[in-house]
Amino acid sequence: MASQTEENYLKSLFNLANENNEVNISELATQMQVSMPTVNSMVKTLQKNGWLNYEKYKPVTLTPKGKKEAALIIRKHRLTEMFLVNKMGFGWEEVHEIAEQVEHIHAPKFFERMDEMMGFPTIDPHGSPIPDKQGRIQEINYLTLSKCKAGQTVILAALTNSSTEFLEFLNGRNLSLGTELKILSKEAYDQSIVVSYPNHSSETLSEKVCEKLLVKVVE
Amino acid sequence: MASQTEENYLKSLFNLANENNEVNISELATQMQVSMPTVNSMVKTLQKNGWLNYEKYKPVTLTPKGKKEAALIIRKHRLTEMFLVNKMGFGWEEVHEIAEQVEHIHAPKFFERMDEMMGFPTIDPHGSPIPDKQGRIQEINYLTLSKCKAGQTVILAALTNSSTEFLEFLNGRNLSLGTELKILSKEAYDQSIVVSYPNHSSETLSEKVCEKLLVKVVE
DNA sequence: TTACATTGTTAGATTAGTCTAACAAAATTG
DNA sequence: CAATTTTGTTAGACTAATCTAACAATGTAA
Ligand SMILES: [Mn+2]
Ligand SMILES: [Mn+2]
Ligand SMILES: [Mn+2]
Ligand SMILES: [Mn+2]
Repeated sequence: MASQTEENYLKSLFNLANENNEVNISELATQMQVSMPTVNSMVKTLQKNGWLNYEKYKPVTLTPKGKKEAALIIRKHRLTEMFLVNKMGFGWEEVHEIAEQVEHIHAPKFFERMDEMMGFPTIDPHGSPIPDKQGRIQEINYLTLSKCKAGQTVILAALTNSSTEFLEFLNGRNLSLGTELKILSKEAYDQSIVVSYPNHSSETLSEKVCEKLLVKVVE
Repeated sequence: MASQTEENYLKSLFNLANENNEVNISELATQMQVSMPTVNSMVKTLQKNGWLNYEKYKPVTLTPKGKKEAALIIRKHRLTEMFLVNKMGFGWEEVHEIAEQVEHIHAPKFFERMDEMMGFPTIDPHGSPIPDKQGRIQEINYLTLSKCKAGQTVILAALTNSSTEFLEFLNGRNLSLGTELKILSKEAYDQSIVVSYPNHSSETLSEKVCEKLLVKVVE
């Protein structure tokens, strides 16, 4: 069984993996906020336990076993976040830190019960998909708002970043998942976008913000 | 901040303390399932951090700070158990192991929210008192059923032992907190007691069982 | 293509939490 | 009270997870 520390590494490895499933030691060190030698020794341990493939001076890749394990921890994380929001009345900006701890609890029934109580949700409060019990993730291809054009109508569906600060920024403008946005205009100079939505006739969103908003286009 | 390991030691120290608040190293070793040298080194650490008083060859005692910390961990444990039973549909025999992990989560709001959702309960599913936010415990003086006499009517109020096996034994006889028991007779030879209660006209309970049942006498 | 920067590895140290073996103090008991 | 048992301590070792310093490999760019 993976230790709490190993579980956090697996999660980071899963999230950092590129198209070829590769992760560099330096990226992982940055993400985990530890030194490169620490990562170096940890990847050797993870390899020894069959969670990843490692060859000197090459980027590492998760094994299928490691990928599944990571997905199941992410499942616990996202189920927890959804439970905190839907059943315990937390705001979407408050749940990540708590889930970061709860995800390490070993009690399958606890998470199954959450899942059941919520009617088997498929996304978390930030729009990210919840892996199933087999660790499979159904990836949905949303568009970033920054790629949309004036005149389009879109629905806010997910976020590429869920930092507390960003979530509080969205709260301040009553932007939540499901909000229908009409794109009034797009400024050529700085790529900022002006949108309207219920109770907000005109809000300007910077490119920085638009890149973090994932939307689906309404016909 | 106490580590998860230290928190478990503090809890054990709190629970093992005698009338003089004292705990022996050997008791603690047994309870924690580690060797005596391990306890010896850990009590030195706990002392260094101000959680307990230690002098060579003497039993240890928690400091007020240590006692409060322990009570607050026990508070999280018992709130969790009650939440699992009342809000998530778990049986009282299933919750201890989960609470043993959840009690270490550092997220005051999480436990405050549980408390609120349950209407600020004062006892856990096994009848043990839930310490308040200041770590104060209101002790209730129940009687063990083994001390009761034939003819008395009592209400099952708490347990001195909450092992899964014992809880399953009670489940098997539909004995739950609040059940009103009429003591029909007491066998002088082995101190077993025959009781009747709703849907059970005559159940014999061994002394071993009676010692673990805490009751209050009905006038 | 050599120099420089970046990335990764090795060596060695540190801390937390655990162990066993050996010994010492305290408690019990004949 | 002396012998024995129980309890507690010390010494020394080990593993997990981390660090810094030094060095080596790889990648980039003049
Ligand atoms: Mn999260
Ligand atoms: Mn985590
Ligand atoms: Mn318990
Ligand atoms: Mn615990």
